[in-house]
Amino acid sequence: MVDNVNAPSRRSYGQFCGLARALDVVGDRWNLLIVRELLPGPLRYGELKASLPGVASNLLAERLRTMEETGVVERALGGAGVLYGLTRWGAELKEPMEALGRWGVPLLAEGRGDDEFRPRWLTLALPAILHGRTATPAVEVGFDVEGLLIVLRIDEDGPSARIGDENRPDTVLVADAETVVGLVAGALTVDQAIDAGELRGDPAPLRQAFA
Amino acid sequence: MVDNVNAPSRRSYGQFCGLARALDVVGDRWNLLIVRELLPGPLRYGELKASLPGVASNLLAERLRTMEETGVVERALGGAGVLYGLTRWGAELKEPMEALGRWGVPLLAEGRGDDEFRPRWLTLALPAILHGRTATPAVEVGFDVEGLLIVLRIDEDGPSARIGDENRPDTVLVADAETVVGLVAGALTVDQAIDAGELRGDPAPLRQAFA
DNA sequence: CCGCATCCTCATGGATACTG
DNA sequence: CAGTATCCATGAGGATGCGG
Repeated sequence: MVDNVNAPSRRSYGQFCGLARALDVVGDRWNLLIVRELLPGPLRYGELKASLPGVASNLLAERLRTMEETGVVERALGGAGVLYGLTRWGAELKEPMEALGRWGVPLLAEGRGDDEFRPRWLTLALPAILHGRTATPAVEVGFDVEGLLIVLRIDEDGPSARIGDENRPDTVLVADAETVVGLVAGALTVDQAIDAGELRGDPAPLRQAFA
Repeated sequence: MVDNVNAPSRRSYGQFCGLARALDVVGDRWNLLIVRELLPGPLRYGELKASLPGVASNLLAERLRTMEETGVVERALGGAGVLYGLTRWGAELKEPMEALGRWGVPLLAEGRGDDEFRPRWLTLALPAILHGRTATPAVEVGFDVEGLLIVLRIDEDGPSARIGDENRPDTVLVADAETVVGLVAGALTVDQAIDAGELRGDPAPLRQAFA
């Protein structure tokens, strides 16, 4: 190995500007997508790699290292090995990422095509699309996409989503990614979405949320 | 020239996700900084280059071309030549960029150092820092930084900023970038900021905004 | 001049093999 | 399984050229 002093490079914009300095930290390729994977909760290296189709393992390792140095990511020793999670500051990227994802929603209209998809990504996308919506009383519906349960909740504080636990909502719609996004984005009606999928439980919450 | 068919490359993440598709469009290096320059209003190529220290001329040209193709940027024929501006959709990047800039504010705490600075950048940074703040009646103060007047306004809709026109506010603080950012971010008191700069006009609005 | 296009060099990204 | 090491393709940066 050559005396590779400054291996994890550092191509800074060199600008006294909050946006530019933020991009110095998370602007490199793959960085924000790594953060997206970690937002719902810590993952192991192998899970991260599987969730990020196309990322090279050396890049993933290097990005995790530099984001740990900059205070965005932290390692923890989970029972089975190393767990990568977000620091408190790193988790605050949720807001700008949701905003950017919302800006990109029109780009989803052209459909999935041959693109990759992981149900986990819906925990960022669904609240982003529904941003600003509130509901009282709260509504909770589940979406079973490719076998993973995503629980969407809308209450007086706005929308939020999580990966489903034992706590299953009354209503679960089993459907594919395009159907779920189409329904939430308003491109599909509730009836069209139910026709395209399989409804388990009570349709009322679904209609209440997306009438 | 080789038969360079797909010259403006297109390294897509290939993911069905609003964030990933947004990054396909504006995630390449310099793209968001170009948009930042255009947010306060259209600029010419030379002005853009001067406002973005370090950008290579071929990169700037290529980025402008691809962002025009993707519908973020549009050319207009101003009297003196070509003007680059944002489309309506491109201007909607303001919200995610402010959010990301706000996330990066802690990185400004270490000071300017040898970094470049353009007063124009404050029109994004100041509202980002003050996000959520309202004031009734509205307050308007000016900051004269390196000869450019930045007008900050806080009203019931929140903070906004523009490049100063004939419409000068009652209060103008002449100071450097670090002082202005320190004052707005709360790291400096009004008195400290006035001591560090030169106050023109009535100090009352300044105290009302940053008491 | 201004608005780019070309050229050249080197840093960075991507794919894959490899190792503790 | 969790990363490193290696090799090649590509993109960034900087200087310069050139037509309008």
